[in-house]
Amino acid sequence: MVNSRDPERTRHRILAAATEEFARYGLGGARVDRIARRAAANKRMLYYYFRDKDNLFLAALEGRYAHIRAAERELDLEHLEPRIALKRLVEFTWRYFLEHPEFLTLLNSENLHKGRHVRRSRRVPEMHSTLVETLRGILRRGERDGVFRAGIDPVQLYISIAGEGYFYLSNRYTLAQIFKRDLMSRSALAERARHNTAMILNAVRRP
Amino acid sequence: MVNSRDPERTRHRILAAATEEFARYGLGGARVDRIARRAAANKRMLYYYFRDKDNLFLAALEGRYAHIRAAERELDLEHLEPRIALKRLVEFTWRYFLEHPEFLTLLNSENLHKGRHVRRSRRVPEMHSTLVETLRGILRRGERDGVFRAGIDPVQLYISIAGEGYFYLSNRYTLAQIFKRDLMSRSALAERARHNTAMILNAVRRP
Amino acid sequence: MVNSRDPERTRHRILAAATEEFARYGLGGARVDRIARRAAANKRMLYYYFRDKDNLFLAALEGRYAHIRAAERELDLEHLEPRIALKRLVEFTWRYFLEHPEFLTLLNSENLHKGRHVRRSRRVPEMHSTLVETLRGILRRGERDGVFRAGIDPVQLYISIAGEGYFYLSNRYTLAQIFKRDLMSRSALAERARHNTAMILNAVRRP
Amino acid sequence: MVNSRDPERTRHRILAAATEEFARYGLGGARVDRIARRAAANKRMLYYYFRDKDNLFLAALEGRYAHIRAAERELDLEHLEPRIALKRLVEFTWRYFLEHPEFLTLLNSENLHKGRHVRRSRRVPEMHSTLVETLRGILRRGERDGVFRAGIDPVQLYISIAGEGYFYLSNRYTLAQIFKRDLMSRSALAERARHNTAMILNAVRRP
DNA sequence: GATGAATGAGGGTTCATTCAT
DNA sequence: GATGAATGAACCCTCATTCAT
Repeated sequence: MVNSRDPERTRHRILAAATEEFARYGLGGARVDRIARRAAANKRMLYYYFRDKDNLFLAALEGRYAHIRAAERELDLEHLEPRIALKRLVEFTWRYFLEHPEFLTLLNSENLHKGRHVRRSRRVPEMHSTLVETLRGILRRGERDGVFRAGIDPVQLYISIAGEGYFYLSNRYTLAQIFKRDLMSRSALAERARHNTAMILNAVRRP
Repeated sequence: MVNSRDPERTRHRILAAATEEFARYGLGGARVDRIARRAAANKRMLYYYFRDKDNLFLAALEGRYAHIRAAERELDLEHLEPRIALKRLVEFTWRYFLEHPEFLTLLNSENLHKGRHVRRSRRVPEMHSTLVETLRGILRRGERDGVFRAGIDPVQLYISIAGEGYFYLSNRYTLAQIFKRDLMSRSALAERARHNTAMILNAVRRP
Repeated sequence: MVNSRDPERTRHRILAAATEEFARYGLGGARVDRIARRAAANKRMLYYYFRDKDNLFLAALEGRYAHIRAAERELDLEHLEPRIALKRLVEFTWRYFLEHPEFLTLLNSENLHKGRHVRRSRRVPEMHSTLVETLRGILRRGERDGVFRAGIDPVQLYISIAGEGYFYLSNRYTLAQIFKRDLMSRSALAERARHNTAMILNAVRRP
Repeated sequence: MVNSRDPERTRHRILAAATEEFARYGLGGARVDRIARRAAANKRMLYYYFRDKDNLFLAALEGRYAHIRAAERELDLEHLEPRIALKRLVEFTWRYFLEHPEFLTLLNSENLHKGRHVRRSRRVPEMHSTLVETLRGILRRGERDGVFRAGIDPVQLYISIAGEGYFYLSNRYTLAQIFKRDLMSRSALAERARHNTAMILNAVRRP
């Protein structure tokens, strides 16, 4: 066995395998057997470390939330000029969603299940207070500097920023089919990145 | 049985029950037994009319696509002033998504499965040619009138319009939890509607 | 419909389709739907003409028994020199089995079911009295002429004659695999025909 | 459950029950539920040990092939006088088929399915090389001794030997009906045994 | 004679989970 | 901490047959 009594590593391998499996097949479609096999672990160990499939799903989801928020904090948006900061957040969000498609499918799954896992999580809300405050700060500074229009709610804005990329990427299979267009080519992705940034920056601009 | 030899009605009842079931539980989580029970039909009939679960799912998806596109065409956008037309499309899209949450979950399911059903559909692409052309016409007229900026791709814009509402509504459970805010109260919904319209209209406005 | 109120033809098409289906898949594996489809008939008609699947199977079996016995009678064995007559029967039996593989699988199916259909048939035993008497006559004449050894039972001999070809052809898939040899090439079939004839004629020859 | 954590025994019980079920009802007619019940095992275990019904069928078939070939090798034919050896093989084959009717029905089933299981088997062809070589040796020695005629192919001869018993036993239900004779009485079986031996030995005898 | 629609029992298979070691 | 063996409920789907017209 790969698995020579290193509990920390075993746990980690299981979580990584589970994240990939849940991302690929959703919560309902994920198979406990496949997770165990990919983790090179005994199936019993999933239950030992994570109690049951639902709890394992929550762990995977928390792990990905923690990851995106940590990456976001590294942007250091507080110290940038407001328009630059906003541009940076838009670009980061797009890029993160593009490079971490598993995050999108995990969120879809969780919402299909009406958020019943995340509702039990203490960690997840904690992670998000800074995000809102940071964005609020950017908006306030931009408004004060006269570059952003007034009255924009940071939560609403964040949802718009995320929505721009989310819908494009999460629904890329149906969109490609209904619009008969390759959305994932290098040039299509570059164009969408430009479009997203233009949309958001124009939308908040002071008239 | 309720089922008094009216094939048209039987088929319709099955499709309606299936749409609801798929919307609620996703493709994988949907149960053929439940669909049959809700349709007050024999389980065998699902296979008689729709061959298998996948094909039933496709039929449900096609049905909802047809529905939104038909409603959209009734907006009569071609004959309106460009900004009015765009505003109307944004408001319609938001309202449709809000009133037809099943459409969102159907799309999520289909994309989780990499669009493998819609790819086999001839009907779905056909439904969407007019949408793009209509939006292209609005943009062209707005540009000519000097109210919209130039160079906006109607497909990209449509994805942004839909994305605004989609992400908010589809991910409302996780968003409510991470932002600790009720997103579905009457006032929250009204605010989001205003926000969406403001975002899109500002974003396309000529500077 | 192909099927314009010619009951005789409808019945015949169903029986032909059933014979093929039973031959290909066995009784248990045969599908009533496929039979109806291939017969270009409504499924209900199978039941109208043949009462149920078992009875349809019996009809198919009786049909094939009638066919081989009729062909056999045309050999006109009574008026031939004994060795010639026997040779002719051996060759005919081989050729018939080769050209009518459906007969072999029908028999296999019936025997898997312990002959429960044929047991109810009056027609089948009737067809076979002449066969035994003909063969008995040949043996008697051959014995009298001093070319066949004495004491051969025509029933036992017929079983040997049929067995030579039956096992080779009915089990050709497993035999080909265990002996790693193509049993169905033109040359292999020709060789088996010679072998069969040689075996039987040598076996009955007066020492 | 009887099933006290002895995997070897569990596997064996399943295989034994499956062999009987497949023999009695054929592959298509066999029921996984009945196999599990007779094996006093959970239905899930069949899939745990044998992956699916087809694979279980192959395992049963391989098991029976191994059994007959092992019994055959115990005849020690290489060291016997050619006519004695041949007689012994004929008698053994008859007796084996008589005492192991399940082998015949397994073969019938496999051939109904065009040998699609055995084709995937490595073990089965391996088991059969010695059989052919042994029979070839017997024929060669008999020819050299002047008791057998020349030019007999061991594969063809084996098929004849097996065919003698196979057709009689496998088709006993239809044969009993068409010839109106009890083929399974003690005396009938004894007579057939004599007939088989006489047929084969006379057929190969040097004229 | 002929049709499409409907039925209920059960088909093989897969599931998350737990037991004994 | 770790393992392979075992469980029973439920999954999607298919079957031969019959009903109403």
